[in-house]
Amino acid sequence: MAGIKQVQRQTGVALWRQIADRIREAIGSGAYDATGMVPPETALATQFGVNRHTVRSALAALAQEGIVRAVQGRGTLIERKERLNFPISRRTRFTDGLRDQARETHALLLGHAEEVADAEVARWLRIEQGTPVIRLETVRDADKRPVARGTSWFPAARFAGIGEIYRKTESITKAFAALGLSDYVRATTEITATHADSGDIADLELTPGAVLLITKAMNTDLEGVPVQYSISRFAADRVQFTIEN
Amino acid sequence: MAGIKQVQRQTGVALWRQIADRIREAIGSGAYDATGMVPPETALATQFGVNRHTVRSALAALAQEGIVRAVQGRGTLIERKERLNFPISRRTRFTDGLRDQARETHALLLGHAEEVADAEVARWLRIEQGTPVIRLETVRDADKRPVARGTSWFPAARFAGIGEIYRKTESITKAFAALGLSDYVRATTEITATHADSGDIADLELTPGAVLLITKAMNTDLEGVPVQYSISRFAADRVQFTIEN
DNA sequence: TCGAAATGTCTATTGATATAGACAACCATA
DNA sequence: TATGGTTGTCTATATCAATAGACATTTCGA
Repeated sequence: MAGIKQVQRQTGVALWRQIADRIREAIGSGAYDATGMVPPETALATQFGVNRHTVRSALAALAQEGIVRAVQGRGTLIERKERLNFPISRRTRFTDGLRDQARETHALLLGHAEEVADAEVARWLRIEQGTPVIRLETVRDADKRPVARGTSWFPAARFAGIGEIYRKTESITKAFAALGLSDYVRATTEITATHADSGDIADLELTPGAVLLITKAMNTDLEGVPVQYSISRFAADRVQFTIEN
Repeated sequence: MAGIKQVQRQTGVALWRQIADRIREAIGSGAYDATGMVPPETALATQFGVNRHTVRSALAALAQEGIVRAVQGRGTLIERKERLNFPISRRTRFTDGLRDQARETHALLLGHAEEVADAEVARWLRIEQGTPVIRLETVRDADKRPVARGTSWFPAARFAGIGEIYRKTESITKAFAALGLSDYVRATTEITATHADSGDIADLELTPGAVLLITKAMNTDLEGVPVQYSISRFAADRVQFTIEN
């Protein structure tokens, strides 16, 4: 195994951060499930070809994230390993998708506002640019860990007051129902990935350089009329998407 | 605009790399299309709240990637901006999906081997662990830029010799056809994101810390029997996925 | 053709990153 | 309880990352 997971020097990404990212990933993939512990610092130092102090910096960062906990004399224990799965289909719903994966989920409404559609929002919602829309800013947690932050737009004429309803129900599905839309389907999803920006780092409790999965999604009613356009930013080390065709 | 795209200090990711990543992203999203140039170094330094020399390091990295070219006295010109779109559906095919987006695409076979299915491959292909399978290692280019590297597994009994056929045809669809499978469909796709490892950096011409989109996909024949399981690693700044439901 | 605006180059200094070695403290167990 | 294996702490040194300032060089338009 030695040397398989190489790290790169002089690239603007500190070795300790590269190593922390690789260990976090290895934990998530179950590579250390046999022992429930990370290999000893000296072994990791050999594996990555770095000094033990550099490995310690990486493990300190992971401890800060709550992923591992070092115990003097014993080793470094894995505290948490998780990667939530989000199925994407016509029936995509955030909370339903997490059922059986998290004991409790929460949706926090950071804010909502009425504004006019810019070119991008108008294109997705198939309305005229300048039409009033309601924008919701949300952060969603699973078991008290933030998983995604999102911005959603709704046609204002049809869904007046959706912001306050969402704040109480913590559910788009319930908010739609309260406003007379009993069912809706996912029409289109675009997926990209990028680095976390300062807002992501704050809202999702990430570290700079962290990887994000970004979805741009459009839901329609059963007649195919767009009812919601949303951009969601997921912490990539905590989630995966599944598409069943 | 000043200060919107913040950068973070003391996180193991050098400021110049964070800034390079943000500028690359801004170029890809068309933020500088009006001028075809990146803003002046002094303006960027103000925007990101760093010294001009730090911005210069970032631009030097982007110049190294061939994305920008600095011209003394004029400014820094954008040389290349691209983000290919991959539709994911039952009819997902790599090359077809790129039609009209790239003038020429190539599939390079890095190697192929016959081996026995491990637990993961067996689960996806719904075969017994230990059953012979053929593994293909590929890198796919669009307009001479590497876009994705992938590993695919096929049941060996059914698709003997698929490696050599793929090398000639550069197409899974054609290789299947040559072996008697005229049509197939995408059954399941899992999408995650992570940092590039050393193999990604080499094959996809990336820099450490770069972001990858990873798909694990399974194709079946029209009877629903798995014919291919593949793991593909895409350079995230060059692609996006679209799911139409 | 002058000057504003832009990139290019140089020196100097400070703090973060990484290596190296030594030893202390702690834990499990033979 | 002695020992091997592990994490914790300390000092020292070299290199990279970032800031600061000054000035040169090039381009383009007034």
